[in-house]
Amino acid sequence: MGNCSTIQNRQLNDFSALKSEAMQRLLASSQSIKIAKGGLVFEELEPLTKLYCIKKGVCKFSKVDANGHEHILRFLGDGEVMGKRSVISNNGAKVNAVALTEIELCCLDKAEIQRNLQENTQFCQDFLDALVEDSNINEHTRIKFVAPKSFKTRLANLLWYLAEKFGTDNSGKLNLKIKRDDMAAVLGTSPEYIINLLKQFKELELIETNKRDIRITQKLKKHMQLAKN
Amino acid sequence: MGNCSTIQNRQLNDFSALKSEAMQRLLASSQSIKIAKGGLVFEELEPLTKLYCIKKGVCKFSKVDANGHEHILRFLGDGEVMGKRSVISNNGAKVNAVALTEIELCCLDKAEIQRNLQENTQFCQDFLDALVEDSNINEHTRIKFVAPKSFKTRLANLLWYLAEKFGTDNSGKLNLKIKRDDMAAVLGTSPEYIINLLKQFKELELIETNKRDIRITQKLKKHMQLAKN
DNA sequence: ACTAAAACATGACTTATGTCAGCTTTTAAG
DNA sequence: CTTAAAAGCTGACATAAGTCATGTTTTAGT
Repeated sequence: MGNCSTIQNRQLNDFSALKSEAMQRLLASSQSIKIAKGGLVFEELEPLTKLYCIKKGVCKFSKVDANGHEHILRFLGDGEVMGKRSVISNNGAKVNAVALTEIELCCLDKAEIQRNLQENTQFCQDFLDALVEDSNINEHTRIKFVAPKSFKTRLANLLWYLAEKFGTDNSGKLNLKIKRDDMAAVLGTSPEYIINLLKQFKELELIETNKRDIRITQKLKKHMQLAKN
Repeated sequence: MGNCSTIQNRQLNDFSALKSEAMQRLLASSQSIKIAKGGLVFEELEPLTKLYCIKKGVCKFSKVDANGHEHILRFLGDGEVMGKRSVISNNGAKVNAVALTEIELCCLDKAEIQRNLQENTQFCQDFLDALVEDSNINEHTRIKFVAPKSFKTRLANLLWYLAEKFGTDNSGKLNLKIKRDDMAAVLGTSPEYIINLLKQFKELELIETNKRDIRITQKLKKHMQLAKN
């Protein structure tokens, strides 16, 4: 990938989702905690007392359907904020939040955020912006990862997205190491079929693999633009 | 359906999504317009200057994917508000909004809403609540209508949802007459396959049909609870 | 470095869903 | 009431995707 540095930097602006002065002040005075790879930040229905800002690392939001299958709704990286809905509505969490890498989190007190929301119109505005952005992201992931009929298209979209969001090294190797099960839980299929598709991609030279690393090529992008299903 | 009246009334509380005093005042002083069945309220990317409140009728939000297929993201009924994101972010519409019945709309001036947002914290709070509710709805429709692997499950979920949201008459007949193409665009399949599934449902006595009306039975609900895929 | 557990991979077989072409019924405009 | 256009329906056929059982590689803990 030629311009991988540009792509990588896209996520590096701190706490882009909620960047008001008040938010920065709260963040500055907050302590951060670490959660190990695979750890649970919060789970669906759990009452939340904090707003969580990712200082470093990657999380997934997921829900479990009636058959017990996990569905990953979105990925979150540096600067993104988890638990916004619970701050506003006082309901329990609507999703499971799980660490995909070791993560460092700022935990902001929910009551304090609510106080700021009531007193500070600009803070409110920033929260509104953040919710709108969430809504855009959710629609985007839905259209790219679950709407297309062909799983080849879905997988190509996912790989490209992971490269854009979490970056690659010079050779095009994805920075985020993602399990086949997680890919399957994004696209709505089985890990076996993901493996089958990755093999096909390899044969078409759209990707290269080394152990569990995936390297994406420019050919993948071209293929995506041409694919009609 | 035994308790269809309860179900029907669920949507009848006026403008439930944004019910602050200020909003009610704006609505009271606004004029309403009518759009014919099938008419376009706004389309994706279109710059919006209004916030639209549905006084009466049903709309759909949809997006078109890279292959030109329509995907219906959600349905909107009495009291629901369209165009919120454009008021907050000043970007063009993110979805197509189309009338599924004749509709009556209140059109509120975007600039005036923005003024209220800046001056009135309670108004802001109501907007925040509305955005959170949208987010919940979007996740719900995703999990119910596109996440399940089996299209039988998806269709059963959709039929039950339409009965709950838009009601039925005494016999269980859906109030909202929906085209096979639209069902297909919700679930992500073809109208032919929808017809095939409806036929199977009829044979299983989960639904009855009369011309283009669909009548759902209690057996459908039981079937949904038992279905494991 | 060793070992158990987790993740990955393979292939055979089944089936749900996609697609197409043609036909029938219903709707809505005049 | 008539008629064209839209919506619905059918069935044959192709194939993408699901499933299962089994084996291999990699990871992580000691």
